[in-house]
Parts: sequence; C-alpha cells; structure tokens
Amino acid sequence: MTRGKPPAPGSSPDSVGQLAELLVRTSWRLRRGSSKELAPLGVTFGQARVMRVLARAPEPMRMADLAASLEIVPRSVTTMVDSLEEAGLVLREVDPHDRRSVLVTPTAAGRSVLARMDRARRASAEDLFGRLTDRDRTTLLSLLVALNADRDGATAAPGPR
Amino acid sequence: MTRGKPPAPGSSPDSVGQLAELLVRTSWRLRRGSSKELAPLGVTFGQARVMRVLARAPEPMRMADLAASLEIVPRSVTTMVDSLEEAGLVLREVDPHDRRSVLVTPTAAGRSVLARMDRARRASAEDLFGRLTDRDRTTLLSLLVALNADRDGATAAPGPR
DNA sequence: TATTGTTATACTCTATAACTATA
DNA sequence: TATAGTTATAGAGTATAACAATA
Repeated sequence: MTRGKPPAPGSSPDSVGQLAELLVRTSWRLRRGSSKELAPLGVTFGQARVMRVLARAPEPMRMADLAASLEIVPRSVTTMVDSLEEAGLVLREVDPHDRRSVLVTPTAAGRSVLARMDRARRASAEDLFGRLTDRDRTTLLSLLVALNADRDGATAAPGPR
Repeated sequence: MTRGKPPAPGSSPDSVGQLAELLVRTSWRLRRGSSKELAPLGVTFGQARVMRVLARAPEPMRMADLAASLEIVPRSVTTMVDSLEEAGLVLREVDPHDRRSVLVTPTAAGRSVLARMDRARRASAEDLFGRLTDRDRTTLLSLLVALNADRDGATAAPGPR
C-alpha cells in the first residue's frame, strides 16, 4: 500500500483528513449556492448538470451514457430526465438502431433555458472562485484534474459491484 | 459585478465552470469512497463527520454548535445524533446551565469506534490524495483554505434566511 | 443470455414550518 | 418575546433489486 509517500510516519498528522473535510465543505457550498441560483429557473443542480452534458454532446445521448458521463447510477438519470421532460426542456426518443436505448435531446425551449442556467451556475461559481487569482485558479484546476486522472478511464461510473 | 478579474471577456471560456464541475465530482468520489469504507462500521459519512467534530472538541458540544460547525441545519444534526445515540456512540445530556440546550458527548464505545472510523476515512482520502506529491497536497490545502477563508466567520451556517 | 431502461422500495441528507420547553 | 431542540413534512439524490422489452 506504499504509494508515493503518503504514509510518511510523523510528517503530517492528518493532512489528508483536512483536505477531505475542506474539499467536501467547499463543494457543498458551491452546490448550495448554485441550487439557490437555479431554483428560480425551476431546475435542480442535478438537472442542470444533465443539461450541460447534453449541450456539449454533438449528438443525442443514451441514458446509460448520460449516467456514465455524470458518474451516477442510471436510475438517478431516469428521475432527472423525467423532470426535464415534464418541463419541456428535453425530448426522449427511442434509438432506431437499438430499440432498447433511449436518446435524450434538448428541445428548443431547453436550449433557450440553458443559457440562463449556465449564467446562474457560473455566477455562483464565480462567487466562490472569484476570490482566487487567475494563476491560483489554474493551479487548482490542474490539481483537480490530476486527482481525477487515472480513474476517468477505469472507474468512470460507480456501477453496481 | 466586476470583482477581481473573473469576467475577463475572452480569456477563459468557462474556467470556473470546469472548476465547479471537477470540484463537485472529486468531492463526490471522496464521499462515495468514504461511505463504502464506513458502512461496515455501521456509520454514515455524515455521522462520521459528527464524531470527528465531537472528538476534536475539548468539551461536550451543544446541538446548535454542532450544526454550525458542520455547516448544516440543526434539524439535520438531530437525525444524525439520533442514530449515533441509538448505536451507543454518543450521549445526550441536558445542559445544566441552560436546560433548553442539549450537550452531546462521545461514549467510551464511541471513542473506541472513532479510531476505526478515522482510519476508514483516512484510507479513502489517502486513496484519492495519495496520488499527489506532498508539495501538491500542501498547495491544494492552501487553495481550499483560501476559498473558505472570508466566509468562515461571516456565513458559517446556512441558516434560514 | 445479456443489456437498456424502467418500476418499486428504502435510506441519507437537506430545508421549512410549527410546536414544546425553557429562558 | 426569544432561543434550543424537536416533530412533521417534503424534496433531491442515491442505491439495490426485480422486471419488461429488445438484442
């Protein structure tokens, strides 16, 4: 279990513990802030994430791919897409190539709301990250990328194991 | 809305958006990993956080202080302490100085389980942060501290506003 | 048989509001 | 009146298992 140099016996008493606590706390703040800004638009944080992924995809996405992309279980996507569909922001279609699959596409209304959602999301993110210098933000970004590196390929989705 | 230099027109298309997404994703991974390691001990992630805060406090804590310290609403603490009390890990006592308040203390059993919880929590954190060098971890820590800085005093608890 | 998405069910965490008991 | 903690209620998100339709 001796990786790089984590278990250095007496150096840092609980450095990773502190990191973990701060990371969770910061993320939670961000989520809370975003939720508050997104509420007037009638979408939740999770639904906004779905829309963002859909907007970036060049083609309609299958439910399973959406789940993998969001790193959540497929069941969770069902509920989110249900809500988005009810709100008229996305469209569910059967994949003609594989009739088991469902393809999700943003509607015109969805694309129109998306801009406002992005602005709301960005406003709350800016509110948090705005207090860092450009350089610090770049550093933070690269550290987060490093933390997520190996896994993106291997353990993208939680999956029932 | 012009803060430091966030809205620099064409520099970073969606740097804060990326940061936000990665932060949430990383935190979620950490939480999922910790939950898995804590499950055999019969405690949830939130309950483990409560125990950690209690263990660090020099004296028994009131429910309200616990809530503020965890940045959650008092109501949420009630459920967590309920579970911990049922499991015999903490004790609820009426504050003799103010009989409206409830003081929470870890029991002997609680303190004994706490070591194992900390080990479980740390194992999953190490699993994530272990891939960073000591220097990078220090950098990340200071960035996270900076992100949480001003607020600690001002908006510690979400509070009903 | 395996896979896709769903229904069914349950749990954690959160939030708001109303209530009780103290102060 | 105000505060501390609770009950009551509701909603978001997650997980697991079982099922129907399709491959």
